[in-house]
Amino acid sequence: MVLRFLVLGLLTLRPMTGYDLKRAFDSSVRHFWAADRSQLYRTLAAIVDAGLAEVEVVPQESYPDRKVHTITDAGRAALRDWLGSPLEAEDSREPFLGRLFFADQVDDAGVAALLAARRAQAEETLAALTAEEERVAAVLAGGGPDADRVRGTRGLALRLATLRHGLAHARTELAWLDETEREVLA
Amino acid sequence: MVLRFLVLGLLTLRPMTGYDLKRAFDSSVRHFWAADRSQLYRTLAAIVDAGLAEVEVVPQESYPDRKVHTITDAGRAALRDWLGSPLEAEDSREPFLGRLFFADQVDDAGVAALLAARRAQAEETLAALTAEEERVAAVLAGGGPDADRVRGTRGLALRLATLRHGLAHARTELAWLDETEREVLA
DNA sequence: CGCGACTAGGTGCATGGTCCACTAGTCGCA
DNA sequence: TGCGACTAGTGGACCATGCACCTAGTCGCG
Repeated sequence: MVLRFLVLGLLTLRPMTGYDLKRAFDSSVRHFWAADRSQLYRTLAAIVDAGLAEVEVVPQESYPDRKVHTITDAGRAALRDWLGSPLEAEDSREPFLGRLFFADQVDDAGVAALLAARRAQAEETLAALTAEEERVAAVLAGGGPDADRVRGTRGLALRLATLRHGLAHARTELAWLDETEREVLA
Repeated sequence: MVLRFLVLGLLTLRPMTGYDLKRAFDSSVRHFWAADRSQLYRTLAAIVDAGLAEVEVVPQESYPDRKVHTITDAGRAALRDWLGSPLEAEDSREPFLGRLFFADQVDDAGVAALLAARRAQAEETLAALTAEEERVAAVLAGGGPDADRVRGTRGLALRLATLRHGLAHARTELAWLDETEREVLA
């Protein structure tokens, strides 16, 4: 369900092919939602079936035809409806906590390795989000040739807010790791 | 995949029926993983098929037979293997951030409602985790008739660590909401 | 006496998501 | 000359999840 609306949201920025969409997806919403190509192509097809977007086939020499998807008024209405609907309950699924919970089955070195792996993950996402934040901040300040500069200041502020969300949680994760290492690796 | 090992982990505490498992699950790992009854029964069956647990049917008068599942040595080995295997990458899926990202499609009141709904969610999880933390702390101190007191002090420390994880992130979420409301609802 | 909750164990189906491979041509690098 | 990466779109298998439904007896409340 959610993926449908994320795709609709991206189509409000500009018309896209499945291929375009994949790149736009990965460079914007990827930090809070993941999807592979086949899923995006299928979702686009479903959106067209539902009349929320229209396709125009643009032939190309020496490359496959481009199927350019443009959002319809019905699509924009569906997106706004979703934005106004009650927020779905989140059921978090964290494999890492699952491991930690049962980590008394392995020795101290095993627990230490688990926490270290988690720390590496958290540091990686912190770095990735910091880089993306700088990119977005640059667009806000200068306005380079970024395809997403179509969005207004308010849109950018919201985008920054989702990035700050990830950053705040990554930092919390690292702080929690510090505390947990002190406590369980006595 | 992960669910398989969570179930194996719970079976290390004591032998269980599907019904027992559901209650143990909900009162321990539920805050970082969700599963319904049908899933747990199916997972138990798969575990038995793989030789990681054995079933003993215990007839009862006036109630359906109990199918008591006991973990095997192979099961314990599989669990330890998983705990030692490389940590899976987490692909977070947060519908809320998806909405926020595209919230420039609705007016300020809509954005405010979205943030308020999220705040309510975060406060709810904070309250739930606080309550559970107190319960676990009581077990650690006194040791009432809790079925999970089978686990040693180290097990309880790890369990508390997963709870503190949730608490830390819930507090971060509230702080982020404060900041975000200030910034986007100017 | 009926209703709902609890104990106990499931089945079936639809949707959603992941993985892998395939077609098919272009371009650049070594 | 071959290898890999890029552009563009598809097909199929499989796994996981969620929801509804079913059997069937017990017990307590009103």
